[in-house]
Parts: sequence; structure tokens; C-alpha cells
Amino acid sequence: MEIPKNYDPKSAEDKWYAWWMEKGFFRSVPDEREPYTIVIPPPNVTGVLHMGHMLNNTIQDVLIRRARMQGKNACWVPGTDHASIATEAKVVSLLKEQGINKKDLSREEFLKHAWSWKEKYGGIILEQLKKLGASCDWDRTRFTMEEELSESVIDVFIDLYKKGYIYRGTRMVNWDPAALTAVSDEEVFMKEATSKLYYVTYKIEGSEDTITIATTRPETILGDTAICVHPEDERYTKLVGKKALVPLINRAVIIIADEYVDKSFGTGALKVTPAHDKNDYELGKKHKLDTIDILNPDGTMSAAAQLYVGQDRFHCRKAIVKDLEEAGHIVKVEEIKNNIGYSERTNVVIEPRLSPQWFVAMKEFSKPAYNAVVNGEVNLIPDKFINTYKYWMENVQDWCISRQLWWGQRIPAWYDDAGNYVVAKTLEEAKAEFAKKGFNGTPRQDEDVVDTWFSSWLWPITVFDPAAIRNGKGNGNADLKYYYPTNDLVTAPEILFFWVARMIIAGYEYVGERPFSNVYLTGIVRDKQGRKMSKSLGNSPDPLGLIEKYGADGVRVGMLLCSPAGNDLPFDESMCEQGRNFWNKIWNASRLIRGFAVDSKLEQAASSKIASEWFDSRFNQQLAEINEHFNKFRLSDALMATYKLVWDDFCSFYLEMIKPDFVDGVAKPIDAKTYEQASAFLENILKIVHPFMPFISEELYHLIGDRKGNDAVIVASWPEAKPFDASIVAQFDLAQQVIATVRTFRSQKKLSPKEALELKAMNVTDQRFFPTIQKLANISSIEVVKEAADNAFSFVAGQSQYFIPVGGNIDVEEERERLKKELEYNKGFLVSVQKKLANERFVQNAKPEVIDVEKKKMSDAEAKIKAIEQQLANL
RNA sequence: GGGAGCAUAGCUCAGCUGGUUCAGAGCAUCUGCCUUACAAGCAGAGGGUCACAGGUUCGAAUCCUGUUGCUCCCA
Repeated sequence: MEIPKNYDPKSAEDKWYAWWMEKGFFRSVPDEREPYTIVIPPPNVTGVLHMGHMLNNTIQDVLIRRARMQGKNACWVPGTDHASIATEAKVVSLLKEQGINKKDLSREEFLKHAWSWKEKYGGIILEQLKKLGASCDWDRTRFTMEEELSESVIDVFIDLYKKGYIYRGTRMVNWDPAALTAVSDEEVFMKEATSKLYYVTYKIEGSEDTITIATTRPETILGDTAICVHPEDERYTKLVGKKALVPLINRAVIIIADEYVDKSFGTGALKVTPAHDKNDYELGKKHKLDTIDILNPDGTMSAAAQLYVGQDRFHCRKAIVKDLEEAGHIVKVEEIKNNIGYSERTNVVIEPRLSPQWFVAMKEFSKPAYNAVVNGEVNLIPDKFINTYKYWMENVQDWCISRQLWWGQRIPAWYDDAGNYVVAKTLEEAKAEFAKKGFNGTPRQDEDVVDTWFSSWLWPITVFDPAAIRNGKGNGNADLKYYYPTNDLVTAPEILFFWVARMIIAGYEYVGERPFSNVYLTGIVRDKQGRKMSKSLGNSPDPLGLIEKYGADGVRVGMLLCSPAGNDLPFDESMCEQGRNFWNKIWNASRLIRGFAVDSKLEQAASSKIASEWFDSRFNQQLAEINEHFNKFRLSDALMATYKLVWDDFCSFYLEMIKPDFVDGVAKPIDAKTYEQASAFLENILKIVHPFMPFISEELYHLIGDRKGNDAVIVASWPEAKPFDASIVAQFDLAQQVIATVRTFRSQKKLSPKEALELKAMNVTDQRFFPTIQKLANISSIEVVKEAADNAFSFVAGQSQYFIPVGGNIDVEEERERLKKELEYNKGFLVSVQKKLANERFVQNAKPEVIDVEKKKMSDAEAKIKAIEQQLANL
């Protein structure tokens, strides 16, 4: 089939993706082959494809496609996660636009809305992944809130409760006063702000003394239960143990001493509000202080505040500052820069708040996951993350798993009228439990749901066997037995702890095995200025727009060109351009080969024969290197090695070597053997390029051959790296040097490439590449000589000398200078080698191989020096 | 404040356990080419005291110490 002049990515992408699907190439069912499994880090149902997804999923697809070609049973499980907070926030605001308030809806009604939202929009991101070429087994698509998966989440909750790992407790949490829920640390983003630091004076009880504190949150003084100073702060020593009166409400609070206080900050006296500040809470616990919660869940002042009740916290701040000023309590106001936490979902200021929550005790529970990484059962790539991981796991905090939301798995805890609770799967079971305790009424279920991570930590298990948890360890279904443990996980370092570590914990706890062997941590995609790409900054290119512009293959290559594991990727569109240029190159190389006129009667030319021999070796040499890169997860390197093999070796050299000459403007035909060899090489190239550029490789694979049935590059066998002839590769390297030198000479002398030159060679042991040199350097003839030629430009390659006769045109002085320089350099080099070899300590200490290498260097250098000297003598 | 990591060409990065002609690659730059696969291209060329200062060693981009600058994580 003739190859069109231009490749049209759009139509090829649609065509081949649909065809792959139709053929079921992405589908995996257990069989006798070795499985290769990846579970997708489930994107959020509210998400749309961003650059981070592009990178992450390109990597997964490259891994899975290569594994498939290696004959493994490749299974990439896709799906989405329900993202409690994000989704609920989205649905709430959507309802608001329709004039519906969440508060007016029952839980059931709200969930109905949420599900219909999910049905409508929840699959968008998966559809976008298809545009990228993601070869997921879509029949296996999972969602974290599917009925069976949810049941497993509840089972795990109950199981861990029974094992004593889950408990209910009061903690200071990040409270989102708009969403009315606790959010995790990773859902809080810190923004630097210029705040006012108010210096507020408190009277000392029963004296005329005062103490001045500094605070950025004056409204919280109503919740103060102590003032704290540094024990060594002489300014305040005499006040410790006395009581201060909280302004406006005159509550007496104790003055305590603790080294926690920074003497140099503010006045060195710290107001302590245990209900509204994490550090104060710890301080309060240590000194057994009261906690007074002065805020309602929605961020308004509670009755406990005594004043400003019902006012919003920020209104109250203004009001109290005014009142404090009027009452003469404010000494001064300073501006300071501090960090304020905002809710990632609702963008309101996070309020530290004490509230009853459910927790998983992590200290003991996380040990297997710690060990798995430390002893290498689970590899982190790159391994620099092991330290971070260890640090976190050694200082692991209990995991707050409750969220005050409706969208998610509802906590299976039930309460009687007195607030006693039992944990049970169903109302009936809860009733039965309570009956034993003498409560016979109807218990009411906990209103909260569990953290999304508490469901996604089961992902590698329940995507294969949703019932694995309840059926117990060892009773997994056939899928679980076959695919678990999975092979590689590709994700961002940001969620190493929140997700990866917890999956490892769950894996050992519920299957008894690691969930995956390797965790490939990708970097963050940043813009040119190094900023993280984000919607709010608007600095992210539209991924689908990029695909439109450069083709999916171009974008995939662009993403991978510069993204070693764990390193951030400073994204630049020009990389996609390079990707596009690369597929364009392959396209045209294919066009060249297919365009050859074949003459079956022709004998293979010597230059073509050696070209094929060389490229065969070169290909196998590079393939071994590419495989090595893949095995070490060095995907950028694997891609670059592929790029150079294709562009430099195949296109710039091999194809130029076999390309038939033009005579009178007409291309001569090519012999059948060379044509076949070239076609076979091209086919292998399409194969190794396929994981990176699936679409164009499939398109070309079909254009260059008559493919029937399931013959497709996507399921073709990955070429085997065969032994190669190192000597031919080395010889060609020398030939390349000769070619390059001739070309440079031509360029410097401003000689036309069309003008053929003569070449004389001396001390050559291997003439196999003479035809190649003639062809690529446009040499009319190469004459082997025994003596140096006069009036010639001369150079050395390896141990051979070459001469380009230039008649009387040679500039002897210039030539002498050039050779002198070269001689000097080589002499210097020789001296350093000789020094080394003369050094007893070197000879004694260095490995024999190293010494041999040095000896070889010496003899090479000596030969070269001799050659140059001879040339100089001849000038 | 505690911890971790990084610093190699204009940019993005390789450089394994110290030992090739070890200072590399891609891109960008410059020069010359519309040579009938590809100007999204071809052929050449120039670019770096390997952050700085010490040390270990026969030998250091590579190991150690300190300094400076940057990044991330935790509080």
C-alpha cells in the first residue's frame, strides 16, 4: 500500500483506538501466561484531564503496552474514585444554582442528585484517557462507590473496629466551615497573607499589673483558658501562677510557663485557646486546661463565647477589635506575614476545631507497610523516597477517617438515645447488639461517611475481587489469585503516604501480600516558571488541545522526553513539537522504503550488504540498552535511546547507505534483498516505538504489510535482543569518524557536497566500510597507500591515516598548526597515561582490567602520535 | 524550628561500585544547504574550573567535611 505524503493523527487515532477495542486487545482474562498488572490511580470523578494525568497515564500505558508485546497477559484496570468532598461540594453548588439548598434535602434525596451527577459527568475523564491512547481493560472499569466495593469498605471498618484499631475520639481537625466537614491536611492549601498582629493587654487578677499578648485572631480570646510564657523569660517570671482576666468578659485564666513559647515572637506571652489552635490544644492537654469552644460548625460565634453570639468569625474579629480598642486593651497593631490554611474545595479559611471523629490507630497497624519498603519487598522508584517514607511511617499519626458528608460510605456505627454506640453492618445487627445492653429502641446510624482514602486503600484488592475482604484471606476469586499482587503502580509522590502506604497496609492485612512490587513516582508537571500547573493559575495547557495540535503520539513523547522518575517536569510545548517531529521522521522513513522500486534481478550492493550487517548489530546493541532502561524504569532514557536509534542510526545512516542513487533524475531500483531487510528493520522499529507512539506505529505497521486478522503491532512480539557483532559496530564508528571528518573538511573549504573527492587510506586493517564511506562522504575512490600523500589534507581515525589530495590548494602552515595541536594534545595524553603506569601504587592498587585499559590507551596514543608526526614530516 | 534532597553547556537532564580520548545527550544557538523520504528537514560548528572552599586517594563530576544557593516534606 502506498503511504500518503502526510500522516493525519486525528483520523488514525480514532480509527485504531476503535479497532483495538473491537478486537479486544485491551481485554485481559486470566490464562496460563504470566500476568502483568497495573491498577490505575483512580482519578477523581469530578476531574478533567490535566497535565499530571497525561504524564501519569502515558507512563502506565507505555509500561502496559510493552508488557503486552513481551507476551505477558497485560491488564490495566481503570476506574474512578468518588472523592467525597470534591463531589459533594460540586453537587451542593450545582443544586444551589438551581435554588436548592442541601439542608432542605433528605440524605436520600441528596444522594439521588449526587448519583445522577456522577452518571452524567463522572466518566468524562476516562473518555479523555482514551484520546491519549490508554489501553485499559475498560470492561474492568471500577468505581469506589460501587455497591460491592462499598460493602468491603464497611466490612473493613467493622473488622478493624473489632480488632481494636478503630476508635472514636476527640481531635483537633481541619474544619471547613462552608462544607461543614473535617478535611484532611492534604486538602488544605496554605496561602501566605499579610495579617494584623494585635497586642492585647490583660489585667492581672487582684493587682494593677498587666500582661500583653500578641494575636492574629483576637476573636478567639473569648475562648482563652490560659496565658503561657517561657519559663526562662524574666519579664514574666513573677506572673507565672497568677491569673489574668480575659478582656471584655473578665474570665480569670491561669498564667503558665512552657518552653514551647517563642520568647522573641510578639511579646513573648502567648494566649492559649485549646479549642481553636492545634498547638494550644497540645499545650492545653499538657497543662490540663479547660477547652472552651466558642465557634459553631458554620464559623459563627457560639453561646460559649458569651459575646457576639451568632456573628460570623470574621465579622466578630472586626467587632471585637473595636470594642477592645474602646476599652483600652489594644496597645498596638503590627502587620505580619503568616500562612493561612484554605480549604481546597470551598476556598474558605480552615478552622482548627475540636470534634468527635473516628480514627484508625496507626502505630502498630502500619508496621508491615514500613517493613515492606525498608526490606525492599516494595520498591520505590526513585529510591530517594524511601527516606521520606520511613520518616513519615516512623512518625505516623492516627488516621482520622470520618467526614461530615453524605457522599461516601456511611459509617456503620449506631447510637442509642444516650449516645452509646455499637458498630454493626446493619440496623438489625445493631439492634441485636443494643438489646444485649438493654436498649430496645431504634438506634440511629452515624451521620458521617468515611474518608475517600479509606475506600481507595482497598483498590488493588477490590477491583479484582470486591468480596475478598468478607470472604477472608486466602479465599480470593480467580482474578485476585491471578492478578494480585500487581506489578507496578504509577503515582505522584504527594500521595505516597495517604494512598500508597495505606494500600500496602491493607494489602498485607487483607490478602497477606504486598499490593504491588514497584511504585514509580512521577514528578509534578510545572510551567516554565516552575509553578505547579493549576486551574486557578490558568497556566496549564489544555491537554486535548495539545493532542489536537501534535497528535497523541507527539504529546506522549513530549511528556516523556524530560521526565525522569521523581523529578518535576518543567513542561514546554516545544517538547511536544519534538515529539511530533519524531513521528514525522518515522513516517517519512517508511515512505522512503515503501517508495523504492524493487528489481528482483539485482544483486545486493556491497555497501547495502554491510549496511544491513551493521544495522542488525547496532539494533540489537541498542535494543539491549533500551531494555535495560525499561527494566530500571528509566523511561526517558529508553525513549531517548529509541529516538537516536531511529533518527541517527536508522535514518541518517542506514537509509542513506542503502538508498539507491539517482541517475538523470530517476531513482535506480533497489535489490530485493536489501528491500526485504530494510522492511524487516522498519517493522522492528515500529515495534519498539509502539509503547511510546501507539497510533502511528499501528498505522504504519498496516501500511507496510498486508495484515490479516489480529496481526497488529499492539500485540506483536517485542523484538528479542540478540547477540551482536561488536567489531562491526566499532568499525562503523571509525567509518563514521572518517565520513564526518570529510564532511567537515568540505564544509570548511566550502566545497560543494556534490563534488566527489578522492581519499587515500594508510594502515587500514578493515576495508568493509569503504563503500559506505564512498557513498556517504561522496568519495569517488579510496586508494590504499603505503606512504603518506603529499599536498593533502590528512587526518587520523583509529590507527589509520587518511588523506584528501587537494592539489596545490593546501595551506601548509594552517595544516601544520592543526596537526601540531593534535600532536600536542595526544602527547599530553600519553604522558598522563605513562605517568599512571609508572606509578607503583597505581599498578599495585588498580584492578588488572583497569591496567590493561591503560596499556591499550598508551599503545593507541603512541600509534597516533607516530602517525601525526609522519604527516607533519610529509608537509 | 526539625528532616530530606538537589547544584554538570543557554534550557532539561545522563554520568552505575572513584580509573577509556570523561566532561556527555536532546533541545536551543551559529554556519552552509529547498541534495526528488522528511525545511516538522540535511550537513557541519561553537558552548561547561562539573556551585564554592578544603580534605581523602596514585587518581575525584563521582567519596568525606564545611560554605552558599534552591526545592520538597513535617511542625
